[in-house]
Amino acid sequence: MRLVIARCTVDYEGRLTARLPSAVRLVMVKADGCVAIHADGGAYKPLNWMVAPNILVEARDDDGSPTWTVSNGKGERLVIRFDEVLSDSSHELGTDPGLEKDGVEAELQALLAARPDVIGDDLVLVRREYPTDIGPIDLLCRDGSGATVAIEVKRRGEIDGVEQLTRYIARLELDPGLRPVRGVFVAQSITPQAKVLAGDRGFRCVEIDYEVLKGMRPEDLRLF
Amino acid sequence: MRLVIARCTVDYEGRLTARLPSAVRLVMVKADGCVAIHADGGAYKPLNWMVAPNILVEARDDDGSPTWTVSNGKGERLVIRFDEVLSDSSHELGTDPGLEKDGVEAELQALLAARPDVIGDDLVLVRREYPTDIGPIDLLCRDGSGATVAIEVKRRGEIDGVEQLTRYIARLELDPGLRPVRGVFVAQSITPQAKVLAGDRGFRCVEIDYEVLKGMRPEDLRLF
DNA sequence: TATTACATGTCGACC
DNA sequence: GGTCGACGTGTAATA
Repeated sequence: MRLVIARCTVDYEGRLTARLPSAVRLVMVKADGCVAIHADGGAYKPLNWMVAPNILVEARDDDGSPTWTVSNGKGERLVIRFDEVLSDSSHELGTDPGLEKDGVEAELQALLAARPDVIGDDLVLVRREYPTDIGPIDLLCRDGSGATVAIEVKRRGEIDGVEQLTRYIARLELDPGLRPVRGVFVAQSITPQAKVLAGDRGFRCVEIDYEVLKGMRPEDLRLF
Repeated sequence: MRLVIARCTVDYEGRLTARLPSAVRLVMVKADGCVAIHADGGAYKPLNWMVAPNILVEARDDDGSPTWTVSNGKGERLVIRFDEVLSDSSHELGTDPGLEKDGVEAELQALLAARPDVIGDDLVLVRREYPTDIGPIDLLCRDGSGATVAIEVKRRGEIDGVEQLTRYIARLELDPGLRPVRGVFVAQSITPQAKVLAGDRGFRCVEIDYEVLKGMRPEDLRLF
């Protein structure tokens, strides 16, 4: 990883056209070739960047200033003109073992697929990721009466999720073999607005405690 | 801006739980207090981060290793344990003049406002950013028959945009002076799923070539 | 403060 | 390679 602290101007042309006036910034070049230009604030997002793969060409401007031109095969181009280099260092970092995550939506969905009864006593899973032509439904089940139940699972239940469930159900209702279709909106927590909207649409809301669900011993999990 | 190259382990607890095993990484602390941990690859996104405002506490572990605990008021906590510090430098960058952008959705909307006939021959602009109580509609027009036409403009047309248009039209239909309202979904490109949904809702889809639109000479632009 | 829509979103999964 | 949905999305504008 190469870290350059320098007064520089930057021009980007590609998905949009953007320009950075002369100022002191950090220019970061990673081992995979990606380039990022950071100001001293504004969270983790750089002011400008180029993702790998790309080609970095070092040259000198008319007046002798170093200039980097970074381009990729998709018509994007980043030009960095260095007015004054304050620091330039390189470091060998090696490959990173990577981030170990826990608690995302996928696991919540998997746990619920194994235990649909947590959502409703009489639910039996038909399949996960049931496909429709506007996208897959998280869980499709049948209840004790044989009615179809479409379930949207979110980590955080917000209005978007209710809209998504609405769209899916509208598509499913077109299939005589599935009609009628009930909707259930499941999340660790559901915002008041999402609850109101779900109520308007006739969907049941279920808030799930992820820790409790995860804590169930394997023998409690009904495999499918 | 402080830049630390170090072998470290990192734990994050907050919106999820995540852990980084010991490896050499860059730890960046910006003037506004935000912290980012970068590996030597993977575009501009750090492996872990904390956005400002937050509190950084430097301490020493049981075995003498420096440890940073970064926490904010929303129950998020990032713990960085330094096993070996290879480099530690600070730089004064000053405030950044900021990025000057061009070519985003706003310009597409402005160009179409000047040339609604590109969307439909007989369209006449009523106004841009026509207000409703759930937000402004990009373009409101009338067609040759005097019917209202609501137009949602996106750079990329996806399902969310169709939902947005649907909500706006539902509001407009409440106004007897506007009813009936037709919907048109305009974007540089529209995904197949968005086209299906727009079709279901009875909206017309129009894909626009931004470069062609921009290339029209000023005298071709009908000002409003 | 809370909600909404945008982003050079990025990223992964799947087709 | 394209499409689609999740993301610790972040971010700005707006009410």
